[in-house]
Amino acid sequence: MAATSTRRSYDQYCAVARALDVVGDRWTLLIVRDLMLGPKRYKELLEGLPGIGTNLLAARLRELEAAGVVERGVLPPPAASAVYQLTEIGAALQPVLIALGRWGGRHFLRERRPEDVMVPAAYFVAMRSSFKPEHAEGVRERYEFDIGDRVFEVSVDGDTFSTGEGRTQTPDALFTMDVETLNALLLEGLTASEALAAGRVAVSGDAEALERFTRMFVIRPPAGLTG
Amino acid sequence: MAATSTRRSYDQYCAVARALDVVGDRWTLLIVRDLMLGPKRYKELLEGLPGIGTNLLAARLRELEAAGVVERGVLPPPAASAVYQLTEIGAALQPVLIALGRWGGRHFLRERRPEDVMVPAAYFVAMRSSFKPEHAEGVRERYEFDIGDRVFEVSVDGDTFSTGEGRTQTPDALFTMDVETLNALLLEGLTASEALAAGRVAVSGDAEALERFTRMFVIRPPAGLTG
DNA sequence: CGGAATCCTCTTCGATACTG
DNA sequence: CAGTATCGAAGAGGATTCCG
Repeated sequence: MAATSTRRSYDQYCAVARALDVVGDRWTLLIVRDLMLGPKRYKELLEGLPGIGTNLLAARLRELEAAGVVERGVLPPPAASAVYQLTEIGAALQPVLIALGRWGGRHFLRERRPEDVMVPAAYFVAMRSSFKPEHAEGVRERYEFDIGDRVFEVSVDGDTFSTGEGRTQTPDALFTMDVETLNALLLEGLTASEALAAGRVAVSGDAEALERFTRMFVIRPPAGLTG
Repeated sequence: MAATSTRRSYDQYCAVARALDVVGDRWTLLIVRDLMLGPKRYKELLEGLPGIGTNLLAARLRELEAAGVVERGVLPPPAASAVYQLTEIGAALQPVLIALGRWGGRHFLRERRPEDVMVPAAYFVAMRSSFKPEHAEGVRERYEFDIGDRVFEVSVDGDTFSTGEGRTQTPDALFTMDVETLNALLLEGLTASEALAAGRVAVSGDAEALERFTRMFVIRPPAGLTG
């Protein structure tokens, strides 16, 4: 029973303080960020959060589970491994992550520091706040992204869409690229045609799809482009 | 030089992680919450954050200032005292606080625990997410709230409004009540007429104003009321 | 092998005391 | 009033070990 449950609280009857009691601890919102893309095993979470330390991850998951933000689940066969996933309450944190991301992205993501690691999952969460439905009219397709050793899925159906981690059954296009290229496409104004011409992206399936994807999901558009 | 500047970072090139590098430390977002209502002196901040400890408040203000979220200012004469206030970047955190507050309020503010303190300022921040412009058409007036020993102002002009701490020049109505009553009006369905009949609110000025105020700003409306 | 509990060191927190 | 100095307690981070 060394696993003490001395949850520290601000002890204020205030909605913001209560929220911070639950998700205000170090690492907690980054765990939630990674879980937004679907159920994850302990090991996957550990990999996506360099520096967290195994005891701390276990403690945070325990706290989030106790608060009803996260629950343990079992993947459908044949995987059948234990995973952590967001509850409905946990999924309701998406507006918090989007607001934080907008603010942090606008004011503090200017330069890339040498010690920064690039986490592929972060981009697929960021896409949830950069989707432009006006560029998705009539689009109905699924993309698979192979980024290093991780696989992500983006699905668009008119004005609705989803992003997640995991393999797609039958994608309309499969993109293979490194995280640097994904970053350049979404944040640094690299265009789809430039990326393809430079061989930075390999496409399997519809070759036009990458251009549609960037139009719908780019975060910082290329300079000099209007509309 | 004990005041080390070893800001801990997640070292991720991710907008959410960067935001948390700046405002993810303990107490930081609660300091920002209090500053949303206007410039504050060190002492005022300390009072609004029971339990923070003076060294920690000083450290947080130093970090926020270094990050460009907070700046030192001087109140206009005759007060002329040194204050802390949000910069434009700091004020841009309002959507984060609103998202956190909505989430915390909906899922974790059910019961009031005996150890909870009630912070008047929190309600005037919460009003920024509960304002209903459809109930403010044609309304153009200022209210002053005297809650215990603190004074707040709410100003409405059609579909725009503001809330802040400090005395109002010429309010159209002045309400004196305790924080319990404010809580009951906004969260527990106490109606303006009930509060007035029970003598829980003293009004100076337009007696109808309290009813208009609750219509525009109530957070959890009284049960059984539609529209 | 994935999923943690344990141990150890270092930093941070929180409270009080103290100073310009 | 506005902080700095100090110190015990708690939390973070890393390595290792244990358990199924």
